[in-house]
Amino acid sequence: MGQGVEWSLHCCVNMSWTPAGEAVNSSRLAELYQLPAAYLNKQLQALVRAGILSSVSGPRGGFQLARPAEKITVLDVVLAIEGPEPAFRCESILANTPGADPGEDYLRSCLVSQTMRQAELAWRQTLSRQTIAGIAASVERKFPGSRKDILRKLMPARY
Amino acid sequence: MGQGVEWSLHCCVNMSWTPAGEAVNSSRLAELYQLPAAYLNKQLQALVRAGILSSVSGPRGGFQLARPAEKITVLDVVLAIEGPEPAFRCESILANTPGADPGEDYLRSCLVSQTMRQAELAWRQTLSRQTIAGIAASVERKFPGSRKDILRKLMPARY
DNA sequence: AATTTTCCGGACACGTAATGTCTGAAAAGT
DNA sequence: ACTTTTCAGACATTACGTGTCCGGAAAATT
Repeated sequence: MGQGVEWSLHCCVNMSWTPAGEAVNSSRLAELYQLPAAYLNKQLQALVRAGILSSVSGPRGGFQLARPAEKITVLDVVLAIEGPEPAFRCESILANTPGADPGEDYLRSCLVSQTMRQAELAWRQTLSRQTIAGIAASVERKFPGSRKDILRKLMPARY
Repeated sequence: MGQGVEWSLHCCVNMSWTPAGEAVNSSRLAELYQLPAAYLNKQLQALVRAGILSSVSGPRGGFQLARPAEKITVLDVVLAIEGPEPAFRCESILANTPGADPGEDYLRSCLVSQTMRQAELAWRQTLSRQTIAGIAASVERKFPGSRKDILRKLMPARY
């Protein structure tokens, strides 16, 4: 799994604290954790294409959440970065056996494929039950003051 | 996730049908699904190092399960091929914030890391509940005769 | 209208890991 | 002891993730 997932999740949590209608530019987000700005920007573009973030160009521009943080699941972010394909891709090697039935749908009938798919489903369900807002609330409970701290670093003009 | 996982699982299921004490060589296993023989051999080596398979050299040599198929979980095979590290590796980017506490254990305290780890735990638990013997039994129930078919192709001298 | 700021998208370079191949070492049977 | 069979590790090759850079478009300020 690429590191863009970790970066994106932290950025989304931070943006859930910025006031609505105010965008934050990617350079500022990158400074927070000393990340390569250009590369982080690229990852955020993927979130825009997925409809998770919205971007505005020009001065005072940047990124912001496209919908309330309660409506953004962790799975949404992961799929936006990693793509929709499952980690285990069944190549249907059973179809290559010399005497195999070419009409069979081995993606469904293969028991190995079913087992791996079931596990991946459990993984996705766990991630789909956690939202950005939920993580943000836990952070505030565990580290009081971190929200104001982030806000001061992200928008020093207003705080 | 590498394809070696898919290959290994199918091979383990097939070897759960071979008589105990009889090894099957990797070339024969590769023929079954038209896989590159040398590369499959390499993956099986990893299973040997993990204690899942045992190998014997020389004529009439090959691979066989090192313990009963009921004692081999799907997770065992996956970890042997993919390694023990989780798919999501937390880089603890929180530690890179300018005013961060260097003594913090961000792998535990970071909520993002916790969320991803929890999902991966669900994934592993699902896989650890499925055994090679369980898959083999499902295959026999769903495709009667496939076991004898495999056996005929793997050890034509005996069947 | 010009300029500045910022996002956007693609092209390019780099490093690492997965994939695939090859040759040698070890073991068993003759 | 020799030959055959097979595993085992080293070696090449390819694909992908990572990171950089540049030109273009959009929007606000001057």
